[in-house]
Amino acid sequence: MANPWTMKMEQFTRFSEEERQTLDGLISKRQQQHQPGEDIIKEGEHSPDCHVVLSGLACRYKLLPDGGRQIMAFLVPGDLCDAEIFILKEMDHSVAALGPATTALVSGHEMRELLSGQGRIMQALWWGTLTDLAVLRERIVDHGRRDAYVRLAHLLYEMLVRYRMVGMTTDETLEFPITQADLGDATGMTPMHVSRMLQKLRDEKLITLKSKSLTILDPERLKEVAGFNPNYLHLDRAHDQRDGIADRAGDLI
Amino acid sequence: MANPWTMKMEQFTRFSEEERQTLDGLISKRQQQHQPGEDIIKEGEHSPDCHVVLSGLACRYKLLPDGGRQIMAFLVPGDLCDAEIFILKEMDHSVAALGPATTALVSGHEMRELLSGQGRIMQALWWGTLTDLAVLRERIVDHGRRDAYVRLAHLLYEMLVRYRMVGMTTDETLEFPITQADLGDATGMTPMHVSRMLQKLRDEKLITLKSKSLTILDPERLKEVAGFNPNYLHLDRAHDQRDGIADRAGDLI
DNA sequence: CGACGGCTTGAGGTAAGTCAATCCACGTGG
DNA sequence: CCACGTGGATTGACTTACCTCAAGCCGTCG
Repeated sequence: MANPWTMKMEQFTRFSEEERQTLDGLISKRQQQHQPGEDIIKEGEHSPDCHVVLSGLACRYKLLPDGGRQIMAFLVPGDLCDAEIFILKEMDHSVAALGPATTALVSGHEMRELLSGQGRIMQALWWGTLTDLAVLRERIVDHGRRDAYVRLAHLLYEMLVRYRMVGMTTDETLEFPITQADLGDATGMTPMHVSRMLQKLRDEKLITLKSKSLTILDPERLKEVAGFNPNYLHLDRAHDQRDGIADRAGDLI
Repeated sequence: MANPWTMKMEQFTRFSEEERQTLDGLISKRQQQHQPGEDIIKEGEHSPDCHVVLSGLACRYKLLPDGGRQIMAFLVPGDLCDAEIFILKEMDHSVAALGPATTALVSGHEMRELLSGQGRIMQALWWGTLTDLAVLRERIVDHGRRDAYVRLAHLLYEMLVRYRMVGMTTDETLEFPITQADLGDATGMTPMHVSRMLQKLRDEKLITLKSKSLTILDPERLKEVAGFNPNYLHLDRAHDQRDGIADRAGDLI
């Protein structure tokens, strides 16, 4: 079974066997385990290596002068923690593991090789970055124009799609090692309000969430209440013909 | 005097004369004028060309089912409207001119050439995209953790820095062809509340804003109230030695 | 001059925050 | 095996930042 990095990028393009082996090779050399809450890379740091999430869940966040924390993105397996290291001097934010997580280390040199290639891997890396941008834009729409209930619904549905994309779930249940305080820091609500909104989602029989396990009971209706439009995830194999291989997340979008 | 695209990228790296001429050549072939309010590229479209803003002000936005609009980013001269076209099938959002604006068209083919090069231009394009990501993240912090007053202050200060970066102002006055409704759509407030918060900024002698002209009266204090930390703009010439050329935005950061 | 788009001001309403108590699940040590 | 402590979730009462609705104003352009 493919590693999640390859699997994610193959939502965009199909690789050759050789390309798959290149990627497999890169992420199997050096790996790291991370404890829940542990920083993978910190604001202000520069690392010689790029981190690719292989398992678990992580987040990008910033700490504020007043002690508050804003989570700006969740990272699922297959996501790059710090594409910036290959070109920027230092991180402008931190990345931390939420549950136990493992990452693979890819050296800056190797990343540069991939990026200056002419082939599909270079394009797939661009695709990944461009969809990261799109996800952030959607988060801004969430904050600016959707109320707390819809915002939460939208976030949870997006997580379902992204988990599917990398084969982290085949049904509607996700490992979700996240506290309500984390969810609050991500959505800009207080933990108390997160609790109330989750209650409402449960009352509406849309989800269950307990002991770090999230189940989407009614994906269709959740998508509906979230006003979810999947176009921003660009899961449409822009440059390839469809080829009989079933899309992993295709039935959700 | 350098074009704004080159000028922006030279915040990151210094180009050779040859590289400057390449860039100049690319943006001088085909240009477009845009009326205030006109769409430069629309959600769902795919264009064969990439648009680079040369003058004026534009924004990325999404329309919502309920008729609302969320502005996700402002584009100043030197910014790329649609880096995605070279790789994604269609735009997941629209870009519109706010005041009168002009853009240069760069073909997808030319973009691909630049991006698959080994040199500084390829790196500078990556830098641009990575800082776009960082700006979006900062916008999320704005929405999630800063109140209306601070959010507005932060946005205005960022615009000052970005205008400086591309030589659009040398003092503290900016052309700002933006209505309060636009500001509301960007910050997630109603126009009425924008009006009140601007009043407060005026009362505090931090800014003046009338007839499409914004003046920052007290940059130091505005930066202070905004809690502005410029690290996310990555204006630090990561890969070059400083070389006696004054930084255009350096005195603000 | 009148009309129109944009800005301002005010009064009242509401979603979400604050503060505080309680509860529950789970792990740890006696 | 139970007592206890701790971190997270829940619930409720009260407060507040921002929204809604509505009226009035002001500059500009035909």
